[in-house]
Amino acid sequence: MPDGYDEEGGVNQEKRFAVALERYIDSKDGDKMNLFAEQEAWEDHQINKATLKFGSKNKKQSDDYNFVFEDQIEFIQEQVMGGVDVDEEEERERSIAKSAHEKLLADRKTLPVYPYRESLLKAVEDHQVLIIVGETGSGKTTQIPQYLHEAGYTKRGMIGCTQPRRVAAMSVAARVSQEMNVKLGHEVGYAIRFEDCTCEKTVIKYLTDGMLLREFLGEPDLKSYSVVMVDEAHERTLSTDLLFGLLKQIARFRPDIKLLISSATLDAEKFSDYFDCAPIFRIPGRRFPVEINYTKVPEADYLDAAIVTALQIHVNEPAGDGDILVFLTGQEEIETAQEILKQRTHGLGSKIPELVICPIYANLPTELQAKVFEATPQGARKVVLATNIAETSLTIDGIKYVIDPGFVKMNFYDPRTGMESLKIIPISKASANQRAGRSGRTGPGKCFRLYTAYTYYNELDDNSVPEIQRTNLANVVLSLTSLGIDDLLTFDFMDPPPSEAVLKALELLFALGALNKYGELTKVGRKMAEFPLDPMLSKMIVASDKYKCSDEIITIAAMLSIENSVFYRPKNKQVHADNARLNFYTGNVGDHVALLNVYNLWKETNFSAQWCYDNYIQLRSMKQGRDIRDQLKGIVERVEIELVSNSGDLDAIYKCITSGYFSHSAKLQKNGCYRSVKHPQTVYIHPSSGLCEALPRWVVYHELVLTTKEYVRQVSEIKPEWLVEIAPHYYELKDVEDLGSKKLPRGKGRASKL
DNA sequence: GAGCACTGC
Repeated sequence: MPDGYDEEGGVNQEKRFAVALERYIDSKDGDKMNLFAEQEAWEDHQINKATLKFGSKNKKQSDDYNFVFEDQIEFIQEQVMGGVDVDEEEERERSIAKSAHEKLLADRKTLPVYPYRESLLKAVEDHQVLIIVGETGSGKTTQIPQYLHEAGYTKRGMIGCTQPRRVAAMSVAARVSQEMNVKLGHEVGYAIRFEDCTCEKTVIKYLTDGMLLREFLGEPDLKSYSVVMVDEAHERTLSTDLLFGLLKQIARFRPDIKLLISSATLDAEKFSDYFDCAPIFRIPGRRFPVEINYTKVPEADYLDAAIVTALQIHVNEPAGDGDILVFLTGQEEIETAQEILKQRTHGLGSKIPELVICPIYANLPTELQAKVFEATPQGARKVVLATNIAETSLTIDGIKYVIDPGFVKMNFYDPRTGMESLKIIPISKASANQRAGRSGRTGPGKCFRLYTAYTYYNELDDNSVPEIQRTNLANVVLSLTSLGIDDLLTFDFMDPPPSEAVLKALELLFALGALNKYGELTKVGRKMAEFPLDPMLSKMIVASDKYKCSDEIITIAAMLSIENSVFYRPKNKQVHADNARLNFYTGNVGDHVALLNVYNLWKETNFSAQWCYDNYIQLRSMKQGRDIRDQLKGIVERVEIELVSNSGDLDAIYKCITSGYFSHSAKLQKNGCYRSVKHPQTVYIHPSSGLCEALPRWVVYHELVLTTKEYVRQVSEIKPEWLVEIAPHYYELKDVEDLGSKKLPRGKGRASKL
């Protein structure tokens, strides 16, 4: 293994990156960089974009110090978001505590929630459901479960506390286990996907909301819990929204269970109304006041306005008094902003203090994300260019100024077309306040909103559209049905999803054979519900029992579930990367089998990292695929699907895929585009597909996304007669009648290997 | 010949 390299990351990571960086710099001179060094240094093309701009000499000579002042944006200070001061006496008390554990215990008493301990316990005793409004820093997440434990609630069952994110569940559990002086995983534990850190002794359990939802499926009355606390409920994830409905329902026949719903101020009344006027218990937070500024007039170009504002803050406010956080919508915007900021500050030279630019977004490699958390050098100022990741998922210390252009990129699903698309839309008031609050964590903050006060008050929605109203519901409907909820159109959702989306999901589940004509779960549906996958993928796996190729199919299902592409394609090595990728397509196979080949070849090398580098494959994605595959393998055994391999019979594999994806069939048209068979719509094969040039006559596809065109991604060729054979309830012979190849483009539409 | 908000099971 090359020096400085550590497969599992961790201790060697820093060294490893330094080594790679050196090689990268060397290669810039000699242009004889080997692939390994390249991938180490890049991991993907974003690394280059993010930090390495050697030799970029594009200084803007004309820009000088005055520039910043010429282009000023006028702000109006409108309001101050109140804060609660930190009690210095308590701080002192805490610091003189003796042992580490004593200090922890003293710490507990300084939290804003502590004075409310008795009244809170009384409220829980008197009411089955309680809405808790606890601002950030109140200590609610760590303390309330402990108070309830101390009061004896754990004698009747566990206290479960849900979190929207895995890291939160893990770190909060770790903290509480320290405070209680117990080993993590014993009395205090956590459960997240792929990792159950609990045992029979566990009485306080932190878990992701999605995990509790899974537990519901196995234990519909949650009898092992005496208390469930849904934390960060205002985030309205798909899972919390489902938990609301389910918890509200079990509260009726389980008078002994206590529910705590913890939410932010803005929508506490809404939560209370939903839970039959449950009382609202308010706990102050520990946040500093934030000054809110709006622009005088609307800004047409928010990216430019954000950059100008950042520079304005930088030169007008004393250096070293706090860093700047700018909210942008995506990677490309962040890269552009970074480039412009670099040019302009370069132009100002030594006239201004140093400005350290830190991009951060989810797809940025972890070692580069770490840069955001490094201390700002003396006399310099940091400007963090972030996506929405900085709104909730991570907290950066030292931020005093927030610049909020007021936009976010959000995914929407159109149930009518079955198409997904990412749209840039204005944020909500709740989101704007959350962003502003990011500036008041370590001291008084200032927020600059790049929109007018009028816009804030009159044009922004109070809250964002909850996820449940803008997503494909196929999996939700299957899960709820398996919990015995048969009438989803009247189910008590806090915000019901569009009925069109529910009907579309029911229609699909019926077509897949998961539901019968009475809307009841079938044997097939029951098996499908066990898989944490989209129902079309689950069906594909269930069908693999019949075609005797479950081993291959769970690999394909796992590979299709990976978040990012497994194919690594750095910008300056695209030709090499594309050539390497072709190896996985030998035999003119589709994208599904290509993914299968990638996994199997990797497995043959005993999951070698070097192999990934040699073949332009992203190691991290592959590891994720392996984890998912292992989980699917366990479920396949549990639902008694025989795990068998039949790698020689590709038709069996394609038929399995068709069993899940027959509704995603498309037929080649004269002009090289495709038309979906049942709901006529013109689509195109995505250029990243191995079949985008072969253009087979009939295909099934995994997903349909709207970007610059209506693209289908992950495509395989099928025989049209399979559609009638596999889904006779869905297709008639006339649907798949072939008009012959004469009308097709020359050389295209051949039934390649079939 | 193209585009990557953010989570989660």
